[in-house]
Amino acid sequence: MAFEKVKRSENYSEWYNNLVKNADMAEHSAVKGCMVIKPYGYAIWEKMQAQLDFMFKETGHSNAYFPLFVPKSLFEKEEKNAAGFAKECAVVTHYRLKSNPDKEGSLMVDPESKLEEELVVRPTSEAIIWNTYKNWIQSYRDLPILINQWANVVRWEMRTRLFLRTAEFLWQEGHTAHATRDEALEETKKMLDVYAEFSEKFMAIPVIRGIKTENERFAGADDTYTIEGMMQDGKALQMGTSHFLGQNFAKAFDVKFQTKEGNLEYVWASSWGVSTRLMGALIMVHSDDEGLVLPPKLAPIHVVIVPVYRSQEEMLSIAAAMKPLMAILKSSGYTVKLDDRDTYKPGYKFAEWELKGVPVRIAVGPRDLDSKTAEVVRRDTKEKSIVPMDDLYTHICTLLLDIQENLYRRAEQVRSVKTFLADTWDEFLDVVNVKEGFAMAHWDGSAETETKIKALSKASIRCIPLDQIQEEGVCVFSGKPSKGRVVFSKAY
RNA sequence: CGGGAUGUAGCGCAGCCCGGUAGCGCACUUGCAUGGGGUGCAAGGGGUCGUGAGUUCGAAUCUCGCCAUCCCGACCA
Repeated sequence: MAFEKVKRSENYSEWYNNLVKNADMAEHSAVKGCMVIKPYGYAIWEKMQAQLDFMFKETGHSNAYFPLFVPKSLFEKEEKNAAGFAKECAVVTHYRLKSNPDKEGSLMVDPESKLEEELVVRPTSEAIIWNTYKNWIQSYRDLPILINQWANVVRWEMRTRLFLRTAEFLWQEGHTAHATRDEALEETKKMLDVYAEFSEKFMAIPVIRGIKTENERFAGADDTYTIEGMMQDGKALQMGTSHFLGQNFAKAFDVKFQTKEGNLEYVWASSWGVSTRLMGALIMVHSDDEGLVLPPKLAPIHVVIVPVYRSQEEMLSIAAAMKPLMAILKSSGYTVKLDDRDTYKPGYKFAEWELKGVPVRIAVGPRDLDSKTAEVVRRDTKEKSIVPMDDLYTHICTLLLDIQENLYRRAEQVRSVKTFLADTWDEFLDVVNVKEGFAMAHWDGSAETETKIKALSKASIRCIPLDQIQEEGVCVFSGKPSKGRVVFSKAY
């Protein structure tokens, strides 16, 4: 293998594309706008899934599965939601092919097989789910319903990028039903916190929790909560959203329940999701010119051992010397790989495992066997150290914890260096276009101003932070009064 | 969906302007040496030049259509 190297500082998006391909995570497929997630990339996604799934279960949710297809009549019931997605829906109109009489060996859509009602390929599942919940809910005793589904969805995007935006992507969508407004709102916020905790503790990416403005909000929601992360190039990435749906879907699908007092009321709802887009965040926040850098908590392989040897006997004695370490690491829950491929040289292996982001690498050769040591290299700082064999286990355990923390600190540092207060329009443009980062600026609260700012600067309001400091100020664009700063940035 | 660019071996590219039946580097196969940061030497295998039509005695090369990818916009998780 030879890898084309692109420097992060020279062309960020080319660096990203290159990395995704070279680290063997994903590639473009024969289907326009759709990607193939390769085993190594999928292994990382599975790590994310496993942790998120655990956290959803811990907060009382169960998994279920709803159909890929949504009858158009159901889809259009919640008008705002349907209108929001209308432009990017794939639609199934026929159910059969037949051989083409005009061209041998080719197939054509059988015009006889036209569907009575078109089926929309789900861009999200609120419609089919709420149509189902209607049958499940009669009484307050049936509530709450706390369901999550792992699924694929399709949004027909014009311009795609591996993991960040593809026509089909994998995600999870939680859909909950509650008896009261407060409970639904509490659920919405709780799941936002789950996402934030996942991002910070597992992905090692600091996020800003906030509320979306009306312009940026999910079409069917009363409020959209978001976690926003900053990539190394200073752009924002929306990493997860949690929607307070009010009674919008309950009303659209006529989902009512009888209260203790015997009254009929519409139920309250939330929905929340994160997608394979998180893979993009993971790559863009931590990686460097050598390749991927993975936080230990999401790395499919924690430790790789590269033997350095001349003869097969040397190789076997190294493997034997490493056996106890591998066993004890494995029993502690770490994945260890001994790279015993005889067809590649050590230097090549070093480069390859760096490219794949394995957090810790151990190199062991004859000299180490003599001195009872090993060379340990951490991926995040590339720092090397010689460690006595007897100390390897504790050293590696400590190192993995330290790498996890260091990645978070480093990401936080990048974000803080690229976050600026902007009080005038000139300062604002400077932050957004020249310094390339987050602009904390006052905004008058109107959609018109937000739209104008976006048109002129290409920066949008990422969110109104939940921990927004109340302070008097004037809007950076209109000069009208404002009570707090919001986060502006260019975004993915 | 608009503007620009590209499509030649698994990957990266040259050849195209000036038509004459395809080449380089890496990867791959085999052998020998080598092995503590992307091994060296030697010998091999692999391509309907994105696709369809047109011009021509002859097309990777010229013309048109289509498809795909990338970059820049609009839209979006």
